[in-house]
Amino acid sequence: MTMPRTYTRYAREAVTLLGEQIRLGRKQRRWTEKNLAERAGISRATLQKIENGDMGCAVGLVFEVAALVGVTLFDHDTPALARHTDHTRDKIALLPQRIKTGGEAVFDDF
Amino acid sequence: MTMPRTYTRYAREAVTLLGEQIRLGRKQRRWTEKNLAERAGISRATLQKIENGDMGCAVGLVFEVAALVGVTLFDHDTPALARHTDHTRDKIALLPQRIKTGGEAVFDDF
DNA sequence: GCATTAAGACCACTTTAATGATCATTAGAT
DNA sequence: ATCTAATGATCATTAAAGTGGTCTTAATGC
Repeated sequence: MTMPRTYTRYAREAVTLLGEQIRLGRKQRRWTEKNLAERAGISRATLQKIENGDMGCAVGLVFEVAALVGVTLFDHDTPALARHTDHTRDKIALLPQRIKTGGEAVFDDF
Repeated sequence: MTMPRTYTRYAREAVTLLGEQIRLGRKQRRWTEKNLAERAGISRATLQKIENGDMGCAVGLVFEVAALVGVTLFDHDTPALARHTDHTRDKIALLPQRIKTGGEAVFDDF
């Protein structure tokens, strides 16, 4: 028996909500589980896990399915998304490439 | 050789952006990879995959790490999150429990 | 009411993620 | 200039996801 992973409440609730939103989106489109699973190229069993908020599902599959039913976490516009990514990278570039922890203790709540 | 999974551009870019945002959040807090990995209870190798936008990482781990560095996809407030989930379920409850596809073809782009 | 089949739940099998480790590189601090 | 350690990368092993299958239940359409 391996001690099961623990998650923060936020992480659990966020994944749960995402799953429910996917289920809602699917039903609004009148798609069956089988139907959506086929569109996404995954098995029905996996889709069920996703809709049930299983923490272990691959993030790529979850986002893929979400997008298919119109649930977008970020901007639905991909060019805008790419720009956002570039912008984030620009901000990272302004920070030191490596964090030098002087032993320990780092809080800097900017 | 097994034909690798394909993803929509949106899904790929969304996961990439999320990874970059996590990296930015970590650096803003001056946390090293090792440091954040320990806080999240995962290995450094897995954290690197997450920050690099690996599609195969467990959604639970990604959300967990994201939350730790202040990147929240949904409302950061967990009670509000729970209410949102309930609300989504309420909306689902208004729809038929099972979709009866009269053979095939369902589009209903409401 | 009756037939159909969507959806919930399992299971054995295959594939893949997650781990802990190691090694090379080099940014950043002294 | 030198030293330290953060980061990037790879690898064998272990744990777990994803799959296709089956069986059951019961909501919906007739």
